[in-house]
Amino acid sequence: MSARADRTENTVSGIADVARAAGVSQSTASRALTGRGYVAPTTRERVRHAADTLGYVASTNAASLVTGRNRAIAVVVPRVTRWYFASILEGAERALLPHGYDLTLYVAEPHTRDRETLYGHFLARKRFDGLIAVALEPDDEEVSRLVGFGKPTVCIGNDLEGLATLGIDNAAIGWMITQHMIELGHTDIAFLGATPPEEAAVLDVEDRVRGYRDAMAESGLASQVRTWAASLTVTAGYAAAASLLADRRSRPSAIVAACDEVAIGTIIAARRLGIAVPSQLSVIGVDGHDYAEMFALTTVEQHPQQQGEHAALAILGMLEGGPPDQGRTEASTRLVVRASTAAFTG
Amino acid sequence: MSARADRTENTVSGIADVARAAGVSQSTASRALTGRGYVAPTTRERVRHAADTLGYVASTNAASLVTGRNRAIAVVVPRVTRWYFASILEGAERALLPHGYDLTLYVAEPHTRDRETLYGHFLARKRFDGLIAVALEPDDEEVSRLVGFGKPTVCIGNDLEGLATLGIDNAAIGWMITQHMIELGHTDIAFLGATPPEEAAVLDVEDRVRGYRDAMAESGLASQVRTWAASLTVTAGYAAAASLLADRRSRPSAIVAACDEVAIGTIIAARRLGIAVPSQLSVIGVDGHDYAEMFALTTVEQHPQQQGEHAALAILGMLEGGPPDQGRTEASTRLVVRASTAAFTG
DNA sequence: TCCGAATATGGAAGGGTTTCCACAAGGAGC
DNA sequence: GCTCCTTGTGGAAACCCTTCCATATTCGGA
Repeated sequence: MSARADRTENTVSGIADVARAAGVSQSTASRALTGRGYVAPTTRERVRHAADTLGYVASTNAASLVTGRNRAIAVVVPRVTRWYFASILEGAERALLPHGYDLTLYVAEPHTRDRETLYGHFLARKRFDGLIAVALEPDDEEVSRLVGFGKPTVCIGNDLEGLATLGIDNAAIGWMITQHMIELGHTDIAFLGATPPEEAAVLDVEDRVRGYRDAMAESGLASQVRTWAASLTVTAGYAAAASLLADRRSRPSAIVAACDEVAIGTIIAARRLGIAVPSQLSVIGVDGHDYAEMFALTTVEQHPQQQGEHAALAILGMLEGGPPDQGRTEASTRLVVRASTAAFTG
Repeated sequence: MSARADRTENTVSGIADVARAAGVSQSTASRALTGRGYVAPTTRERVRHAADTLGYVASTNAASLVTGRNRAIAVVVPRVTRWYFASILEGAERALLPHGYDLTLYVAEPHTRDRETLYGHFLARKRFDGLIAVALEPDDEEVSRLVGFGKPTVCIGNDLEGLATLGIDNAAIGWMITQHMIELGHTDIAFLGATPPEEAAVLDVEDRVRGYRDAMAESGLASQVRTWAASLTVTAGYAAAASLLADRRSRPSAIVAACDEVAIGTIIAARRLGIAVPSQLSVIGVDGHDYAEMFALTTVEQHPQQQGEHAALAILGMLEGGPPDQGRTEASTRLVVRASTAAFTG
């Protein structure tokens, strides 16, 4: 594109060099390049040209030091290898890139030593202008620390007191997908994907379980409530489903999965066991996973990529001086009925 | 843990405050906290205590301005939602966290506008001390730009002139997995997952195709060579396999997949079409995907998480003053034979 | 014609660290 | 007893930018 810096110079040029080359003062050069304050159009052009010619790039450190802005957003996720988190990340990145903001990634499961390091060391450096915290567990100290940073923060997933949150109503969705099964005539409906005892509770899941219980109770099926534990992965769902479905007599006719990964694992397990989906077993999930269509999975889509994008834009908005945006934003969801659920047939 | 800053003070304390509180000069305080230079043990302790009490955290911007170090590693990936990339990311993060380095994430497909922005704007700011570039396509300009940053750089995936690279020998692996099929007696072996015409070539895949062709030719099967296009996802593999396998007469007896996602898509498609794996169709992949075991997939594991970790540690090593580490490092791989491949039976 | 506001520019003060340099004191080696 | 090296500390420069303040010019309106 434009002329590159002369690589033969071993000294990187600073704004003083640009100013000299353009025949203006340092302050004018700065104004011309940052776009703040009055600068004559011709001067601005001259400075820009000089900067281009010299290959000048402002030192973000120096700039940040005086402006207090870092042009970076921190994103905290428990993991990256789950589709949901990866999608949020992609969405956030997509929103940040055109605005010139870096995305600083922190990966740490809640309630771990890494998490502690994260707060005590990384976030304490405050090298970010805003923060997106995904799937935060409601730990009072954690929240007060986040608030203490005094930076625009958006949580995706759980609803936390005092922080702006973006997410779905998990209890309502747990209720909805259970109700879907009930309306299809199922009564023997198991919930698969409750938090295993050795893992820390995931609030999203707990809420979905609650919705499941409520729906069952409302239809007089409280006694049929059965929850099976599984981590939120395809492989864990597969293993759990395999054991749940192994005994023909105790086999449920419908499975409400904690998320699509678990639902997909369930479908794979069912196929392997020779159990036809949906004629012998109905399966429903939550998320709108990339693979859902391939498995003809009935699910509630929640577009995590859009959520990531939305959260990032919300933060950028606050940084531009918008209102603090406390409170909760409901992300859009949509029940997509495919061929993994069908009416109960004796 | 230690005493927190008194939140009632609205002024964030600087090193001058710490020095005053500890009764030493600023320079001594700095030396005590950074660990560089001579400081009496008792003095160091006093300064540390003062810093702790005041909740002092050094401004990274100011520090970076003078040291030229940013304590951040940039990672460039084409996407996050593929298991391979996500795993690398997790591995890199795991290595960086205990060393106090930030991981700045950039997501941009090669040969896109975003990629251009990435180089022209983000990386040009040089806010990173080292760079991990994943699945870089061998574009001369891109390479020279990377080199031009003058920062320790490690490429994961492709072998690029003049840059340290970490990866596997894709041609050899393409050859190996094809040979595995040949040794099982297969002759009608198709390669699934070649780059679709509308997409930019992925060098990794091209190399695997080459290995496939070579192995076929060496066994006198050159005339049987068949490559089918598919993006490197489960869904794309599924769709491509569905069309490849649809016609009973032209159906191959073995499929060499470009990666595990494609292989898994193939297995799912085969099941749906009622084609038994491996008795009627053998399938092999590359990667060692999390789901491989569940699908009993024969594959060549390549441990991307370890690669990410390794790349990060290599960069940290260079930053500590180690040798520049040009050249190529071969990542470990292992052929894992499971039940998706079997001897050809008429 | 005069005055205030808007435009345009330069000088210099920060911003918060690290590090260079100078200096002092104590111990080892002769 | 003298020198040299190691240890310990403080003062001040340097890092590179943005912005405040002051000054100069131009322009529109009364």
